[in-house]
Amino acid sequence: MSATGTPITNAIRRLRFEHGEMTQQALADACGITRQTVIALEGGKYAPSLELAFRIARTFGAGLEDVFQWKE
Amino acid sequence: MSATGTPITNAIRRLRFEHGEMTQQALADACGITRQTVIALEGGKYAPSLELAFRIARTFGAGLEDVFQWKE
DNA sequence: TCGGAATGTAAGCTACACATGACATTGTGT
DNA sequence: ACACAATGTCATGTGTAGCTTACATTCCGA
Repeated sequence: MSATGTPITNAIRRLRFEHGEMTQQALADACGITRQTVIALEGGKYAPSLELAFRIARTFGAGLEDVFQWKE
Repeated sequence: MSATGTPITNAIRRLRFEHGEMTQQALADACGITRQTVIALEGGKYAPSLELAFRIARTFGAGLEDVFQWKE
Protein backbone atom coordinates (compact mmCIF):
# COMPACT_ATOMS: atom_id res chain seq x y z
CA MET A 1 0.00 0.00 0.00
CA SER A 2 0.92 3.64 0.40
CA ALA A 3 1.38 3.95 -3.33
CA THR A 4 1.20 7.70 -3.21
CA GLY A 5 1.09 9.33 -6.60
CA THR A 6 0.27 12.72 -5.16
CA PRO A 7 2.19 15.11 -2.89
CA ILE A 8 -0.91 15.41 -0.73
CA THR A 9 -1.69 13.17 2.19
CA ASN A 10 -4.86 13.01 4.21
CA ALA A 11 -6.17 11.90 7.58
CA ILE A 12 -9.47 10.58 6.27
CA ARG A 13 -9.12 7.07 7.62
CA ARG A 14 -8.07 8.26 11.06
CA LEU A 15 -10.86 10.84 11.23
CA ARG A 16 -13.35 8.25 10.09
CA PHE A 17 -12.50 6.02 13.04
CA GLU A 18 -12.39 8.96 15.42
CA HIS A 19 -15.90 9.82 14.34
CA GLY A 20 -17.62 6.78 15.79
CA GLU A 21 -17.95 3.71 13.66
CA MET A 22 -18.17 5.67 10.45
CA THR A 23 -17.83 3.29 7.53
CA GLN A 24 -16.48 4.19 4.11
CA GLN A 25 -20.01 3.93 2.77
CA ALA A 26 -21.34 6.30 5.43
CA LEU A 27 -18.65 8.85 4.64
CA ALA A 28 -19.29 8.45 0.92
CA ASP A 29 -23.01 9.09 1.41
CA ALA A 30 -22.35 12.08 3.64
CA CYS A 31 -20.09 13.62 1.00
CA GLY A 32 -22.16 12.67 -2.01
CA ILE A 33 -19.47 10.48 -3.53
CA THR A 34 -19.02 6.75 -4.03
CA ARG A 35 -17.28 4.26 -1.82
CA GLN A 36 -14.73 3.73 -4.57
CA THR A 37 -13.65 7.32 -4.25
CA VAL A 38 -13.22 7.02 -0.48
CA ILE A 39 -11.07 3.92 -0.99
CA ALA A 40 -8.93 5.69 -3.58
CA LEU A 41 -8.48 8.75 -1.38
CA GLU A 42 -7.57 6.73 1.72
CA GLY A 43 -5.19 4.67 -0.38
CA GLY A 44 -3.50 7.83 -1.63
CA LYS A 45 -4.30 7.01 -5.25
CA TYR A 46 -5.09 10.61 -5.97
CA ALA A 47 -5.95 13.90 -4.33
CA PRO A 48 -9.56 15.09 -4.24
CA SER A 49 -10.80 18.21 -6.00
CA LEU A 50 -10.86 21.30 -3.83
CA GLU A 51 -14.63 21.13 -3.69
CA LEU A 52 -14.66 17.55 -2.48
CA ALA A 53 -11.93 18.37 0.02
CA PHE A 54 -14.21 21.01 1.52
CA ARG A 55 -17.13 18.60 1.76
CA ILE A 56 -15.00 15.94 3.45
CA ALA A 57 -13.55 18.40 5.93
CA ARG A 58 -16.98 19.78 6.74
CA THR A 59 -18.32 16.27 7.23
CA PHE A 60 -15.72 15.82 9.94
CA GLY A 61 -16.35 19.28 11.30
CA ALA A 62 -12.74 20.11 10.60
CA GLY A 63 -10.71 22.61 8.61
CA LEU A 64 -9.18 21.76 5.25
CA GLU A 65 -5.67 21.67 6.66
CA ASP A 66 -6.72 19.38 9.48
CA VAL A 67 -7.63 16.75 6.92
CA PHE A 68 -5.19 17.36 4.10
CA GLN A 69 -1.46 17.94 4.28
CA TRP A 70 0.76 19.32 1.60
CA LYS A 71 4.18 17.76 1.57
CA GLU A 72 6.18 19.97 -0.68
CA MET B 1 -18.33 38.22 -16.09
CA SER B 2 -18.61 36.28 -12.89
CA ALA B 3 -19.67 33.20 -14.81
CA THR B 4 -19.08 30.92 -11.87
CA GLY B 5 -19.35 27.28 -12.72
CA THR B 6 -18.03 26.19 -9.35
CA PRO B 7 -19.26 26.58 -5.77
CA ILE B 8 -15.81 27.75 -4.77
CA THR B 9 -14.70 31.36 -4.76
CA ASN B 10 -11.24 32.73 -4.18
CA ALA B 11 -9.42 35.88 -3.16
CA ILE B 12 -6.55 35.47 -5.58
CA ARG B 13 -6.95 38.78 -7.33
CA ARG B 14 -7.23 40.70 -4.07
CA LEU B 15 -4.23 38.93 -2.54
CA ARG B 16 -2.24 39.54 -5.67
CA PHE B 17 -2.71 43.28 -5.35
CA GLU B 18 -2.11 43.19 -1.61
CA HIS B 19 1.21 41.52 -2.28
CA GLY B 20 2.89 44.43 -4.00
CA GLU B 21 2.50 44.79 -7.70
CA MET B 22 2.30 41.08 -8.28
CA THR B 23 1.25 40.45 -11.86
CA GLN B 24 -0.65 37.40 -13.10
CA GLN B 25 2.53 36.24 -14.77
CA ALA B 26 4.55 36.58 -11.56
CA LEU B 27 1.98 34.55 -9.64
CA ALA B 28 1.87 31.95 -12.39
CA ASP B 29 5.65 31.58 -12.32
CA ALA B 30 5.69 31.36 -8.53
CA CYS B 31 3.11 28.58 -8.61
CA GLY B 32 4.45 26.75 -11.62
CA ILE B 33 1.36 27.28 -13.71
CA THR B 34 0.49 29.37 -16.75
CA ARG B 35 -1.00 32.81 -16.91
CA GLN B 36 -4.06 31.30 -18.53
CA THR B 37 -4.75 29.30 -15.43
CA VAL B 38 -4.47 32.36 -13.21
CA ILE B 39 -6.94 34.19 -15.44
CA ALA B 40 -9.36 31.27 -15.36
CA LEU B 41 -9.12 30.98 -11.58
CA GLU B 42 -9.60 34.70 -10.99
CA GLY B 43 -12.50 34.67 -13.42
CA GLY B 44 -14.11 31.82 -11.51
CA LYS B 45 -14.07 29.56 -14.55
CA TYR B 46 -13.10 26.57 -12.45
CA ALA B 47 -11.66 25.61 -9.10
CA PRO B 48 -8.02 24.58 -8.79
CA SER B 49 -6.88 21.13 -7.77
CA LEU B 50 -6.13 20.72 -4.08
CA GLU B 51 -2.43 20.64 -4.83
CA LEU B 52 -2.50 23.86 -6.80
CA ALA B 53 -4.64 25.45 -4.09
CA PHE B 54 -1.91 24.67 -1.58
CA ARG B 55 0.79 26.17 -3.79
CA ILE B 56 -1.20 29.36 -4.35
CA ALA B 57 -1.96 29.75 -0.65
CA ARG B 58 1.66 29.18 0.28
CA THR B 59 2.78 31.72 -2.32
CA PHE B 60 0.72 34.29 -0.47
CA GLY B 61 1.87 32.98 2.88
CA ALA B 62 -1.74 32.25 3.74
CA GLY B 63 -3.87 29.30 4.74
CA LEU B 64 -6.06 27.43 2.28
CA GLU B 65 -9.24 28.86 3.73
CA ASP B 66 -7.89 32.40 3.61
CA VAL B 67 -7.69 32.11 -0.16
CA PHE B 68 -10.55 29.78 -1.03
CA GLN B 69 -14.14 29.84 0.20
CA TRP B 70 -16.68 27.12 -0.05
CA LYS B 71 -20.19 28.39 -0.62
CA GLU B 72 -22.38 25.40 -0.04
C1' DT C 1 3.64 57.96 -31.82
C1' DC C 2 5.33 53.75 -31.43
C1' DG C 3 6.72 49.53 -28.52
C1' DG C 4 6.19 46.80 -24.76
C1' DA C 5 3.89 45.22 -20.48
C1' DA C 6 -0.37 43.61 -18.46
C1' DT C 7 -4.78 41.75 -19.12
C1' DG C 8 -8.39 39.17 -21.56
C1' DT C 9 -10.75 35.64 -25.08
C1' DA C 10 -10.92 31.45 -27.67
C1' DA C 11 -9.85 26.64 -29.74
C1' DG C 12 -8.07 22.21 -29.21
C1' DC C 13 -5.56 18.75 -26.47
C1' DT C 14 -4.12 15.70 -22.46
C1' DA C 15 -4.34 13.99 -17.71
C1' DC C 16 -6.86 12.59 -14.02
C1' DA C 17 -10.83 12.97 -10.56
C1' DC C 18 -14.84 10.47 -9.91
C1' DA C 19 -18.52 7.30 -11.37
C1' DT C 20 -20.35 2.55 -12.22
C1' DG C 21 -20.44 -2.40 -11.81
C1' DA C 22 -18.69 -6.85 -10.92
C1' DC C 23 -16.08 -9.71 -7.96
C1' DA C 24 -12.67 -11.25 -3.99
C1' DT C 25 -11.52 -11.19 0.90
C1' DT C 26 -11.94 -10.93 5.82
C1' DG C 27 -14.36 -10.69 10.26
C1' DT C 28 -18.39 -11.26 13.07
C1' DG C 29 -22.78 -13.02 14.71
C1' DT C 30 -26.17 -16.71 14.91
C1' DA D 1 -21.44 -23.70 8.62
C1' DC D 2 -23.53 -19.92 6.56
C1' DA D 3 -25.15 -15.14 5.85
C1' DC D 4 -23.85 -10.50 5.89
C1' DA D 5 -21.26 -6.25 6.56
C1' DA D 6 -16.99 -3.89 5.60
C1' DT D 7 -13.06 -3.44 2.87
C1' DG D 8 -10.42 -3.88 -1.26
C1' DT D 9 -9.30 -4.84 -6.53
C1' DC D 10 -10.01 -4.39 -11.48
C1' DA D 11 -12.02 -2.51 -15.74
C1' DT D 12 -14.13 1.02 -18.29
C1' DG D 13 -16.22 5.56 -19.25
C1' DT D 14 -17.01 10.68 -18.73
C1' DG D 15 -16.27 15.48 -17.30
C1' DT D 16 -13.16 19.01 -16.51
C1' DA D 17 -8.70 21.09 -14.72
C1' DG D 18 -4.86 22.84 -16.75
C1' DC D 19 -1.81 23.30 -20.90
C1' DT D 20 -0.46 25.36 -25.49
C1' DT D 21 -0.82 28.62 -29.06
C1' DA D 22 -2.58 32.64 -31.00
C1' DC D 23 -4.70 37.15 -31.19
C1' DA D 24 -7.05 41.58 -29.25
C1' DT D 25 -7.06 45.41 -26.03
C1' DT D 26 -5.52 48.94 -22.87
C1' DC D 27 -2.05 51.66 -20.67
C1' DC D 28 2.28 53.79 -19.95
C1' DG D 29 7.07 55.51 -20.95
C1' DA D 30 10.77 57.02 -24.27
